[in-house]
Amino acid sequence: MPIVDAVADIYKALADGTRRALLDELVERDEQTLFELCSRLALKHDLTLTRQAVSQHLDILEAAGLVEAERRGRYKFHTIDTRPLAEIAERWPTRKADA
Amino acid sequence: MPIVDAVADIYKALADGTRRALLDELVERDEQTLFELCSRLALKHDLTLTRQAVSQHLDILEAAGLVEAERRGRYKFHTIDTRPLAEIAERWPTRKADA
DNA sequence: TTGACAGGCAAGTCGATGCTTGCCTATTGT
DNA sequence: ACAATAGGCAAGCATCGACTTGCCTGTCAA
Repeated sequence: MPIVDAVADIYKALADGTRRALLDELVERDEQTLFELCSRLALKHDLTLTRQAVSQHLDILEAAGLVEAERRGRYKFHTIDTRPLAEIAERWPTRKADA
Repeated sequence: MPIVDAVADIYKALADGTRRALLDELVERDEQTLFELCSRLALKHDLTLTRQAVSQHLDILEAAGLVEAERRGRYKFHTIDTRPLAEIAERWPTRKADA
């Protein structure tokens, strides 16, 4: 996958509110499973999605390089990687509209 | 418009490659008109869109607070405002996946 | 071994979104 | 005044994206 597409994936990944909520949860605690993240979305964010929907979101986050997943036995643990986000801040240097 | 929705608009605005290219152009030079931006997209980014399409993108960027527009006579000048982007970097503090 | 649990795959639905087309308004210069 | 220029509005289309439903695979414990 070309770099350009990978970068585009980061922005698309952040475009969805549910995925941003997932990143919020993963920043609070690493190594969470799909079921853990499902229940946390429901409890703390009032997002009642099916397990598959959350799984698809995690796939997108993983493709964008924002989440790493590791399977251990029956469980799959998800961890956030915030490094790709630095590119966003650096792309458009600070420039204020007025003054 | 609630703050939450405004923040969501920032991410949605960045999700489109054409809009990111527009921000790239505006970071290089402020106070550009719709026609200027159209030709620059075509020349430098190989994006041949109609004037209306670019105008719609600028509307979205403006709604997200990333672009300010000022009408002077026959022309409308567009200026980038990078301040909303700071929120993105601050939302998910640095946390590396390994080590 | 077998049932329960964690997760994966794939198709289908439906609303959101990017873009075009056609026409209209406003400002400027001759 | 009127033609040319810069921009705006709105409807229509076609693709994309989020979500669900139904079923399958793999792992662990009793």
